[in-house]
Amino acid sequence: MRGMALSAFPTPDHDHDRCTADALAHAEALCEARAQRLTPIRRQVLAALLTSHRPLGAYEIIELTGQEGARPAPITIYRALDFLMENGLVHRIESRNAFIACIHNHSTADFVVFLICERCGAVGEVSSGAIGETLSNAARAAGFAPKAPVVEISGICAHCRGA
Amino acid sequence: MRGMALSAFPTPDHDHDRCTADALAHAEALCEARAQRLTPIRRQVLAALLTSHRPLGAYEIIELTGQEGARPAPITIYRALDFLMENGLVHRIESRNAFIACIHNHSTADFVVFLICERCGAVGEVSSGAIGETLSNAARAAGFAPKAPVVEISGICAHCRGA
DNA sequence: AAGTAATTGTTGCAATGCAACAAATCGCCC
DNA sequence: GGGCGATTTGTTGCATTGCAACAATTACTT
Repeated sequence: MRGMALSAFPTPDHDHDRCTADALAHAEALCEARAQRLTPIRRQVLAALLTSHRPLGAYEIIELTGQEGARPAPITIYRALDFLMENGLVHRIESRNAFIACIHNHSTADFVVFLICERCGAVGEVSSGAIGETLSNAARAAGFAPKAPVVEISGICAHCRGA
Repeated sequence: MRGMALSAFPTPDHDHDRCTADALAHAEALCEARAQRLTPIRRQVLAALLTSHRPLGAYEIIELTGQEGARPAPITIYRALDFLMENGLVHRIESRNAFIACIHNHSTADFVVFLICERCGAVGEVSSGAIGETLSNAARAAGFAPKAPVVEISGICAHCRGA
């Protein structure tokens, strides 16, 4: 478990090939362990999302996966995304109707805050138990039984502010 | 300013006509004060949203506003919604692609948590400075300059749990 | 090898959202 | 009160997002 603040955004000069390979390896291991099938299509969709740290729309994914001639139908992509989300490998960014590969190894139930840069589109991921607690408590104080908190914050990332 | 927890959800037996009238009066006063025009269409859209405490899609609003014959075009509704959101009279529920009238009198910049009941669809609104602070701090710790935090929590409301 | 379950393909369409231009309306100033 | 710029609304048209329903295929089990 790394320090959360500094690892929120991937640095612009990080080893992205390595980052991608690690994520794919993790996905493979996790599916193996759960007896879930990481089929070629699912793998391709995950790989497409891993090409950037920006959220991609389903139709962007179609273009990235359907390189050699026949491109998959939208429903195919959505089904793969459903699978990947159920297994915590991909997150949906609600405020963008888009999807992003998860590069952290947190459990499916973990609480996550997304930091969305309005300038470069990059998305940082902060997982904080404390915030989750606070939100859950506030919800329960209102007599509400919380399930999945969605927290998305728009703004400008450190890198873009520097420029 | 009322206690936040208890006012998160409107009680099922609240005086809804009064609730609606108050919200419309507030909207009128606010637009008056800001020299903004609460035109008939904008008023109708707000009124449509005020008929329930559930978020409505744009096309549901069309059906509710276009009663006597000619129904407004989608773009008309979206424009009215833009206006109402800019003035803090309506919120967008990102995880539902839907809209809800704001029945609290907070300022536009105020931080709000939405509690979305999966069973009855009602949306409770909790405004907590403390949570906003915590989120902003977490964002800043990651070198991120936050703008508008979106927090939406799905779950089951007190009323539905009782049933 | 047969049978069952899971995955993918095909077709089609519903829902969401808005661009671009034209027409109407409002507010203001002379 | 008429003209003028600014705001609002109407019209047309379309891009994007998302998925239902059924058929075909592939994988897994026994």
